[in-house]
Amino acid sequence: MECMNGLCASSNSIEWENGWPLQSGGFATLCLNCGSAYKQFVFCETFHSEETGWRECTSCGKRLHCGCIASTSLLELLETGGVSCKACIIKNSKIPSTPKEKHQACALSTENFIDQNLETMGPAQPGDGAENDGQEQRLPPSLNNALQESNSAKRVNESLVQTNLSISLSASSNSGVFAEERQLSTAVSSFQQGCGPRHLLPRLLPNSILSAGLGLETNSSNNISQLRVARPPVEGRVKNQLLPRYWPRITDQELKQISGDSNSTIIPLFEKVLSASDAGRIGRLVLPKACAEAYFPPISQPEGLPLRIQDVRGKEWVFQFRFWPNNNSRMYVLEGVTPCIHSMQLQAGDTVTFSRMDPEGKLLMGFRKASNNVSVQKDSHYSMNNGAFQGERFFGNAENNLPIMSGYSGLLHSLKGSKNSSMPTLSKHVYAGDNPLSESSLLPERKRRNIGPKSKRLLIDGHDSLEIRISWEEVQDMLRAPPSVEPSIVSVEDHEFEEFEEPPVFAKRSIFVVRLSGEHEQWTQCDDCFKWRKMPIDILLPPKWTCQDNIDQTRCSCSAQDELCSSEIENLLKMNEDLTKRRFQTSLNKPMYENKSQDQETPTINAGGETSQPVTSSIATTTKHPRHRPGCSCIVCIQPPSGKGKHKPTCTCNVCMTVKRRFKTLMMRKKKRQSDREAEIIMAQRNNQFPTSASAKDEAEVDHSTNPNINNTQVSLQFVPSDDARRSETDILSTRNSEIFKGGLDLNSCPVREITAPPRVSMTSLLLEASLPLDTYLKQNGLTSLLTEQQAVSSPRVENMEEHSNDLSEKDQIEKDPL
DNA sequence: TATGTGCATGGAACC
DNA sequence: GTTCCATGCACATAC
Repeated sequence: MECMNGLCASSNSIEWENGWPLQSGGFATLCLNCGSAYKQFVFCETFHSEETGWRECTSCGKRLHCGCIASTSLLELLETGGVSCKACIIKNSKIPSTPKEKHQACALSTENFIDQNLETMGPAQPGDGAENDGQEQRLPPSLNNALQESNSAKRVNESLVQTNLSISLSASSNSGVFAEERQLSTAVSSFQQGCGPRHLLPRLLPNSILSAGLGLETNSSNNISQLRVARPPVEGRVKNQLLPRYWPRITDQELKQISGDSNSTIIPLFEKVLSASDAGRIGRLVLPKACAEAYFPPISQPEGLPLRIQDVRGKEWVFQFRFWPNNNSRMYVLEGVTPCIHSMQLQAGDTVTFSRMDPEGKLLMGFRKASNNVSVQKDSHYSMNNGAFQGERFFGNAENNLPIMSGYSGLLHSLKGSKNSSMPTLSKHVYAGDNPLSESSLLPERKRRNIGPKSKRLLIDGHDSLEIRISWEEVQDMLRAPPSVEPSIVSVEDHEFEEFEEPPVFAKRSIFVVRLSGEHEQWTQCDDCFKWRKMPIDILLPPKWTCQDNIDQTRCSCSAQDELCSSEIENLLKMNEDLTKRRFQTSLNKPMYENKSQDQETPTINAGGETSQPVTSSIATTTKHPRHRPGCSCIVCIQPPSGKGKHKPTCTCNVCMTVKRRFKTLMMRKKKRQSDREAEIIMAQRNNQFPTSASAKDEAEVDHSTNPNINNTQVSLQFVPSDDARRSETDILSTRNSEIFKGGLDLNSCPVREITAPPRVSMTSLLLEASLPLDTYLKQNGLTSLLTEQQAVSSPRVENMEEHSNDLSEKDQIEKDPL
């Protein structure tokens, strides 16, 4: 069976046995973004080894994907050879709690991650860089080098550090001094941030992306000594205080160059990305408080003291190191930095690095230019992306628990890096010369901030990021749950996750349409003849599909009549394009974290084959309104999917109570109308006339009130239904009431479909229903509570009017602003 | 009027 | 809720 993953860069196939992959020249990379056995897989480029890739939970017996075993489970794996799924871990409270346990888990998971990768890597493939050194590798060269170097580094007791979304590697002897601190700090930091498990990027990503995504910087020589390492602080007092964003990222080679042939030791202290203020004319460089207090001489007076700092050219600058009182704290600044900044031709976004030369104790100042083609907005955009990822926390409880997007964050992160690093860069580092990577594309663990005032931030890269994001969304659209696999629902910290025992697969992208008749269709394009074919809605197509693959002719119809005519194709494609544009436009106006549309808008095709405006898809989703937002809790959005989770008749949730209240109003109005009608009939018999227009209008109001798709104002002012239309809507009303009376509050009815395909209800039954006294009606249908409420109403007419008004206003409000 | 100085403010990250 | 820090702003000073 061919790999279902359309993104696999190799044609290697996977052998399957009983639905489980066997290792057969398959890939040996880890799941990109997971940390649990949840549905977080991105690529099938995961472990395929029966031995190493799949485990059974020792507690519940579920088969777990090794790449998705929580890092905390790896302790268990190493110690006992068994693992527990995350649900069991939580259930059994096996999550490390103490810092020591967390550190152990993180460190062990890191080592295990490396070991497993090196051990399970398959044979080298052309183009993956392995041919350069003849070594086996299945990973992109930069990562491979890093891993190999790291592996060798481990043999010489060097360190390997992994952070949540980054792996910082160092293997040179010079870095040994930082090893322990780095490991501990990183472990602690990782767990503070929600220690992510192992993240390995897909092999199709270019090296630069990997470097960016993993927090590595390499130069073209792939020399490990030139890996840009985020070095944790060496001073004990700030070891666990200094934010990683200030950790100096300096290569060992650069350190050597600084120290030269002297016996001095260069200790990187911290670095800072210059803000607009820092690089502006004011000449004040705001220092991170922790750094200033840790590495600069203590000052007690705001005036501070002059500080001599030598730049890399040997020139000595004197800055005023001082502070301002600020909110019972201090704000440290270096004043008089303008000449130095100008001298180095630094600007916002560039990085200044502070080091100390021991034993002299001399302060050194270096800098690293951001890529010339990385604009300020890049940074801003990056920050926005970061915000997006953080905003996506609503998907889960911790970063490593994010079901889908957490891992994507890593990749998006990387893709961002791709955007930058794929361009020609003019990076220049004062220490080491050319730097092929832009600083702004890195900084994986560093908090990014917007650079420059908001008013001056440009939007030049907004489209770039959105294109990336939309493309990524398109990729997500290709992700499908594994066929014939029912997810189990796991609740973790009040968040429900769908847990699959098999990774999702990539499927060919299709267009889903809903006929006005309510029929769902899937249309896909043959990769051979490029004709659009109608497919069953539930079929999962491989990424590459042709008509000839249609073995099961009974399921996949490829007859001539199932081809979309050119006009339909045009319409569908145009609508898809419109949808994309709309997403695009929406994306421009919404924060990134709101951009991930959870709604799958589906075009509709009417009976004549003409496409119409998209309607919200009813495929495995709730009916949502146009202004739906993720997390929206309005009455429209909180209803369960059709057929799933119908509310019980005794349910007292807001939705049900609202429905009941509306029903009560409806029935009261019905009773009133009935009495009015009786009176009118009597009058008509007397006058030989039909009911008055007022009655018709009243009925119209009643009817339209049951149809949320009809604008109230329009209806009340304009809609005077014909007898046929009224009958039709009465049928609908009756049907809906019948459904409600049956005890199943189906909150997912689709008005459009109901109108287009109304169930058959005889007028006789309707009249019988209508003629029933309300109390009898309610009793028959087990709605005595409503009866009680109804009896409590002292003035039905006034109450009806008020409730009707409230109803309308409430419904208006829902339609106007469902939030 | 331009520039420098000191502090305040508010967004964002952190705890 | 607290802290950090990028930046705004009022005032002072220089030109």
